[in-house]
Amino acid sequence: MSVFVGSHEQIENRLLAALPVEEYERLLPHLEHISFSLGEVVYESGEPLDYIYFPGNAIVSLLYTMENGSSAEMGLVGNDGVLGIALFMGGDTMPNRAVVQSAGIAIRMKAKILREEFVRGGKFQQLLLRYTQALITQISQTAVCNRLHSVEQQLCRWLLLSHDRVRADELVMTQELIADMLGVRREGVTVAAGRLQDVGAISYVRGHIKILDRRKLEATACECYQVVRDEFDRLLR
Amino acid sequence: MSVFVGSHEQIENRLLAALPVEEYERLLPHLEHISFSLGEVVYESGEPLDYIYFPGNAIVSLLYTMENGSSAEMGLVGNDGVLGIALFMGGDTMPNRAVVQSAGIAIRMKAKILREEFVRGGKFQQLLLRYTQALITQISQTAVCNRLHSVEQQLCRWLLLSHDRVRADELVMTQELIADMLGVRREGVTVAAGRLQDVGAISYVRGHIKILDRRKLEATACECYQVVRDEFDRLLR
DNA sequence: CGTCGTCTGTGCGCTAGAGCACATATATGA
DNA sequence: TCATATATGTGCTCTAGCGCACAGACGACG
Repeated sequence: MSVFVGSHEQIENRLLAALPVEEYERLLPHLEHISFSLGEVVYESGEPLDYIYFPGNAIVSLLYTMENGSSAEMGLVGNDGVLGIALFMGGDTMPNRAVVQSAGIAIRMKAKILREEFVRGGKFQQLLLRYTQALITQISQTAVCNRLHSVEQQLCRWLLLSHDRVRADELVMTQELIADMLGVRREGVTVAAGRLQDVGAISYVRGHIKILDRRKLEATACECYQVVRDEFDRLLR
Repeated sequence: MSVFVGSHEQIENRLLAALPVEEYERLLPHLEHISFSLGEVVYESGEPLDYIYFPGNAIVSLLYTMENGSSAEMGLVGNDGVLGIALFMGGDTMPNRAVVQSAGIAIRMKAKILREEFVRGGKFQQLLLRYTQALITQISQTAVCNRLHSVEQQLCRWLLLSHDRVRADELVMTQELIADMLGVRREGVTVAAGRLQDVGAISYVRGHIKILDRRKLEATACECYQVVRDEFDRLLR
């Protein structure tokens, strides 16, 4: 993780962007641009955080890893969210890991400053709580989706959620890693991705996935994607 | 749903019980004892709530129902929780249903009063937010469990979570309903429950399940149960 | 330009659980 | 006490996905 100095990036976080000027200006001196690299672990299960992170074009996966090493994703955080909700929810830590799934930039803020601003109870607090509610919907839908839908449907949901959060049609991501996220075998991802490639929805080579036709993905995905998306739109405008 | 008058039940909600006297006394005039009957729908998906509910010995399931009618549970709310987090999280509604899974009493409070008290930012706010974080862990664990564990393991987890929240060794619950909660076939529950009965962990007849040996259930359950339990203990003392 | 490590493709056999079809038991109430 | 609805038991077939094994295929780097 490297620290940027100056240069007010175009790429911004939508929660911060939604703040009224007054609140934003108060926070500004405490905001710090950093960059996340692929595979970087932002926090480990049970590990307290010194900072809260507002992703720009970076995407971070919330993963739970079982005792036997198998893992599954519970949620995805991008530029419409924030990493480290435990800091304002009061628990300080979470029993999961956060792993950078797509490299990019983020903005961070000291935990202490965050808490001070949170208790003021302004728009900032409101946005953070609303985002948390949207995240709950995302996690719930993941639970339901894991139970009821096929790997191919889930792959589509996952690609769409990622595509929404990164400002590009290419995702840098091996099938092996996707399998870890979805909690399935790598071979399962290979065949599902193969089918999506056959119908021209995506194309991929060695860790580079191109989204060719979003509508085809949406057609193949289960309703879970749309539910999550609608809820984010509703809660965060 | 019927409204009680007077009679300060022994059976109480642990969040309310954890309030400092001063805050509790301020809320007291606004608390109303009610009773939930089995199968009652506390709220529908997308339906705004007039009240927030603090279950006593009642247990309420948070369910998501798909377009095709199949459903799955995302979480379980009992005397250590509260129903209607959307009211203070700011979203007003949730895209899921809440169904009474075990009849019993609860305490309710008008949404308006809740919001007024929440913005004061005292212990009440802290408790609600910490509970919400614990609920997030429960939902996350459900997601992971749905992906990685067998029906039998999940049945054990579910029985243990329910047993923790009801003050009795008997649960009134048909296998059909459990199947809906877990998002599996009824027959799957029948065989899993049959095995648990064979080893003497439980016994059941037509919708009445007796927990005979918790330790056997814990031994058969996956780690998910303990993770959720530990997190509730940690966050809510 | 060859070697090696990292991705991806494919083909097994195996199992958990779905879907379906009934058989049986137990309550409830006319 | 009998009829009926509700709950549970059991036995199929079918399929998605697992685990494993190995065969390309590409790319980075000497």
